[in-house]
Amino acid sequence: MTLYLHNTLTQQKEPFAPLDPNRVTMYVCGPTVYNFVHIGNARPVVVFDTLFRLLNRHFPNVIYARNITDIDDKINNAAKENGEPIRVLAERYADAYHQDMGQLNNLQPTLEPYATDNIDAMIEQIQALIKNGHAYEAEGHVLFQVSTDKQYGKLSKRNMDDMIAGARVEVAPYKKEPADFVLWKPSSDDLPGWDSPWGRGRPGWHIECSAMINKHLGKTIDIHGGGMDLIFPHHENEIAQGTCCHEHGNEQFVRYWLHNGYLNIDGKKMSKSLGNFRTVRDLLQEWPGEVIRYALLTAHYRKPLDFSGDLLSSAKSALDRLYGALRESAVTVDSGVQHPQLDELEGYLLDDLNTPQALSVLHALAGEINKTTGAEKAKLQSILRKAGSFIGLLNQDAEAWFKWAPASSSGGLSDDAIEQLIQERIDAKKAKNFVRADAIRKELKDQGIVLEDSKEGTRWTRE
RNA sequence: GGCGCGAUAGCAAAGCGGUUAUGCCACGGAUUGCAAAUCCGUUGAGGCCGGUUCGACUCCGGCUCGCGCCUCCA
Repeated sequence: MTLYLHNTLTQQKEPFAPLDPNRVTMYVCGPTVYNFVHIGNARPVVVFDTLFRLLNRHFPNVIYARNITDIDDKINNAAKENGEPIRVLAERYADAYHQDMGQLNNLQPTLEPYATDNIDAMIEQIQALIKNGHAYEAEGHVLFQVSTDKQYGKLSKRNMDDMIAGARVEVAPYKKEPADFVLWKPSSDDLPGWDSPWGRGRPGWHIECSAMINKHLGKTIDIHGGGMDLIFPHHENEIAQGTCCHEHGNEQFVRYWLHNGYLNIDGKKMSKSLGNFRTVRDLLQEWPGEVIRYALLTAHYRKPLDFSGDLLSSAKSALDRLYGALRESAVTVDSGVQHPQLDELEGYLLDDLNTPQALSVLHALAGEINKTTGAEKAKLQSILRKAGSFIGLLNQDAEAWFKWAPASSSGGLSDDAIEQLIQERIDAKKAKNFVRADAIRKELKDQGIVLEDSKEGTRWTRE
């Protein structure tokens, strides 16, 4: 089976084959750690985590790198406001990021380079760009001269003239040409800075990714991912830096460019600048992380996804159905099990990560599980567990899932109190005191606890 | 102005030139002391106008509406 991926460069689905069949390289733009990430930031993480899982199933050695941007003017500003060192602030939000992404069942990438650990690589790349005639120094800045790169614009499909005509930014006086962008900028004494051939300063935004890719993954990588809003200018500039820094300037920098669509609120892009965002951290107070992940996977990754409370609540209901089929099943994934529907599911994922269709296979399996019993049921349950693991879902105990309580409802009934009432109800039922039994059912229902009687006894779930 | 994306049932969201997507919700039935869960079933679709075709939600053209990038942004 062949993996097909939509490549932004060609705007087509292409069969994927790594440059080196024994080593797949993937780089995804990570967060700038100056704040809690919002749910829109989580989309690419979940999308590329799903791709990482898929690649791991098909290739022996997948190197997945996702950076942490821990030097940036937004960080500087936030640290100044808080009156704390940037490193402290950056570390705090990097930790929070790891926690939040872990809650969404994202695997840790193979490598997680920090910008501040790679300043030397950036300086080296900038020096190479100057040497090759693609960059120049001006007033303590180093700028990339866009006109020297004949392929500039090939990713975002725009040409220089249009860009200059539509430019809405004031052109800095030290720029030779309006489209030139900063590789290095000077730092005043109160700002973080590093010694460089051009004086004490700090890197521009785009250089870290191309420098770290070169250093940690190589001259040419297979896959580079990120949100669509990074296509221009960030990724376009990365291509310019990552190719022009080499002698011939014609090596391919990235072979497959992948971009996920936006997460919208009321039809409009969620973004920090618009202020219409919800942080993952806040959402995790109200919903299990798995619900958030499921919600993000309900739409194809290149399509816009409108985010809402309804989306989460139907994701929750859908997961209830899946976990309902997994009651009394082992949590472990048996990697040896095989089933035609696993192949079907894999086929959908191999087709440019069609997660909505992949989810439909999980539901088909759940339906079959609910119709069978005994060994056949147990087998299908292990198939469903494995299917879930393909996309990072269904990795917890079913009873734990149904008993999950939001952190925001700390005043609710404890598990013990619930069990006690259930016992009281069982006694009442034995005594044929159905009035009392129903009163207890109602009392619990009012607190969001639903009881289910079955041959095996009574179990409960939180709504 | 340049470049790009989208429009599917109450909601969300896929595939597909002719045959049930799927999930949530709603309704009916089975089951249940009552419920819940589950199963069975039902309703309901493809922005508008043309074209191609034996046949189009699916291909082509136009229109309308919505959105995005061109500035920090996933």
